[in-house]
Amino acid sequence: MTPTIKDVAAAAGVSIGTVSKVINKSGFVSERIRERVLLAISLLNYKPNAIARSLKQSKTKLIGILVDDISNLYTMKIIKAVENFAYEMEYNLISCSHNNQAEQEKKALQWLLEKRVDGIIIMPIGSDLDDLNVPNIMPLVFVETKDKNERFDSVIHENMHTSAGLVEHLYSHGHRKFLFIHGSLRHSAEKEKLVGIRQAISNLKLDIDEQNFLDAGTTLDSIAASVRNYLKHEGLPQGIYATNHLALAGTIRALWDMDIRVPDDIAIVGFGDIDTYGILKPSVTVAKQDPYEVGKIAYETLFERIEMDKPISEPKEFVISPKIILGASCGCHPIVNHRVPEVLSHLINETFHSE
Amino acid sequence: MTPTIKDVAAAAGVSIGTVSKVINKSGFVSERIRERVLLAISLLNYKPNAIARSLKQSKTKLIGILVDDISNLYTMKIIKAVENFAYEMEYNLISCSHNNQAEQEKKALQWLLEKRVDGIIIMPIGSDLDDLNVPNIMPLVFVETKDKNERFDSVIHENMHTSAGLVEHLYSHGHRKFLFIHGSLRHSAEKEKLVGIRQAISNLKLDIDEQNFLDAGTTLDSIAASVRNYLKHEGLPQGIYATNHLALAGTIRALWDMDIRVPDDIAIVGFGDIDTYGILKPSVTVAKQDPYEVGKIAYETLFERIEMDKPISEPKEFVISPKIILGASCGCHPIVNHRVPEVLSHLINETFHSE
DNA sequence: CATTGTAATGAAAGCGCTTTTAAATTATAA
DNA sequence: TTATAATTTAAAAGCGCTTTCATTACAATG
Repeated sequence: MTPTIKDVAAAAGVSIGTVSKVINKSGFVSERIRERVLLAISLLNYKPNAIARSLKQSKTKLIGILVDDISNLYTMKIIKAVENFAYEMEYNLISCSHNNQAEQEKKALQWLLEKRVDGIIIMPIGSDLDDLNVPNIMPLVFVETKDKNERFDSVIHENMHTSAGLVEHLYSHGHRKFLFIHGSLRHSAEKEKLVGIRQAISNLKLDIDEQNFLDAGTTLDSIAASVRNYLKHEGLPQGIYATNHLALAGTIRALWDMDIRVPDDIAIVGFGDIDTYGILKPSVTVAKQDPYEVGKIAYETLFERIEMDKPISEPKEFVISPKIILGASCGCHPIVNHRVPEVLSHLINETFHSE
Repeated sequence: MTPTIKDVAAAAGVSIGTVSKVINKSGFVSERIRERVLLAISLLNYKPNAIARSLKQSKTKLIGILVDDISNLYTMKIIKAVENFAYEMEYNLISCSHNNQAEQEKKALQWLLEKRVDGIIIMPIGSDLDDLNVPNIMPLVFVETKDKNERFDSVIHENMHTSAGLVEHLYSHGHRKFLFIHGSLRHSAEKEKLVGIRQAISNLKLDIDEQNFLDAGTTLDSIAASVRNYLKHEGLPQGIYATNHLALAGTIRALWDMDIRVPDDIAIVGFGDIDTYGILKPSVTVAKQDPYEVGKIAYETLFERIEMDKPISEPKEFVISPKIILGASCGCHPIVNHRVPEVLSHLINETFHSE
């Protein structure tokens, strides 16, 4: 049905080896023959079968990207960045969401391996990948979470100090009673952020207990619902700190739903993407995570591994230090004369202006 | 390096044909042998090579989805829907953005064809696909735009009457001077919407000329910039009608930037996704486009074509009639006693409540 | 003229699998 | 025991390509 290299060879009156050489611009082919082959190709509307080529070459020009949920805005921007770079290198992306379900993650990973993708970028569900039997030779980079077993590269953010910084930011605006909304503690990132929070609590001698921590779920809706529910029963804290993009979005949504005004009624800070939260009014103070940068580094790291074509000897860990971008979500003026903790003053390097 | 079926066969002391039968649960294999083979598979951590299988079977279990931009919220939701259904059927998605560039679209499509995907879902840039030489046998469905050449299936919205309905909605709230923000007229959908607008203008005897139409671009930022620029120079109309999701988002962004209040200063309506615009305050009156539904129909149509495995004889065209969901973005009360045009009363079947 | 070198082409193997066909084994009946 | 059938396994072809290696054609050289 679809023409093969054989048909082209027959039409051009040459051997299939010669056609292959024309297509791949390899070896010696005289100009006269080359043109005849090219003509036959366009006449037959021949498209080389990448499957056959992949089988022969053991390269698929395919990158698998396995994430929590492509409809998560932050995640999607990472994918978009990877896609941009992959396009340049003529790679295509197989993208899968695991929707925070271990079973889906396992299945998707299995499919990617069977499809012999050249590399994998993974934002895992949190369980380690040991039982998934990913071979060491597979180029693979973790994103936003560390590899527990330290077998593979990862690109992550500095979480602990940044997290402490956000607490101190709230503190510096005079707030004392907080609610912390975080994600699943299976993720190394979330655990680190909590460590930072507890450190700050201890340093600042805050009166905060376990009741002020809320694991709100994995979807925007469930988070918003949890927050609404919490606020309804526990009343308003002075400040909310949402430890990740989704938690922050869910929190804002909940406040919106409940007509709670920021910063008049409550202060909020969080980790997130400035393009999303910077344009809000009032703009939200965030530890800025740039998904484009994450995608770029992830792609570059992966690409290098693919090119190297040998097992990972030394897994690399890229740590991006987020800057705290001041918004107006904590009230306009920090308490004057308040000691700004050292760590905080380092983090605040940049202020976001909405055009 | 990676174990092959041969290694498994050797380890289990059987032929590769037998191993294949075990993997595919086909033919007769005695229980004793089956267990031996299964053991060898897990011992070797063998993963069948989908490439080799694809070559043999001429099926890849891969669906290509070529869209304007995966980071477009509306588009992304379509992808998400397709992904959900594809997962059930054990298909993977190769997703590509063409970013509204003809060259990228062509290249991506070429890659998908070479990779022998089992089917393609495409939201084209608007140029017709004639010169892309997609073979008729390829299962392919257009989304949000018609196939000019009527070779392939498509799932689209009813645009003309719905569009007229939105104009009439603005009219019924007492507004007379409008700005129409639309996308590229290469898209059949956009053209149809403009036809509807002109019909309504003529029916309602509105005094509106070409200056009130704005082709604002293809990215959120460019649209927002165009709108800001227009409003700065031309002043405020009474109502803005943005003909698609992106135009609506850009418009809202621009109004936000300029501190123009809705509906106090201006009324807005548009085509869009209720999940996005329904939660805004004030909620925006939209002709509701449900990306999940679009994705579902697109996938089902495609899947049927893939299963049928024969050339398209009768291309189908699925037309979804959007309902106009009333928000508060045009002012609360339509002018009483105003004749509600027939078409409008049909469209308004549903009202959106935010929980 | 024979020899060597160079450029261009073709023949053939093989990538890892599925699937058809043939062969081997076992069970059943004569 | 032998013939026949039923069941199970092995052998081999081939999917469409790349790539190595051998071959051919031709010009240049001694």
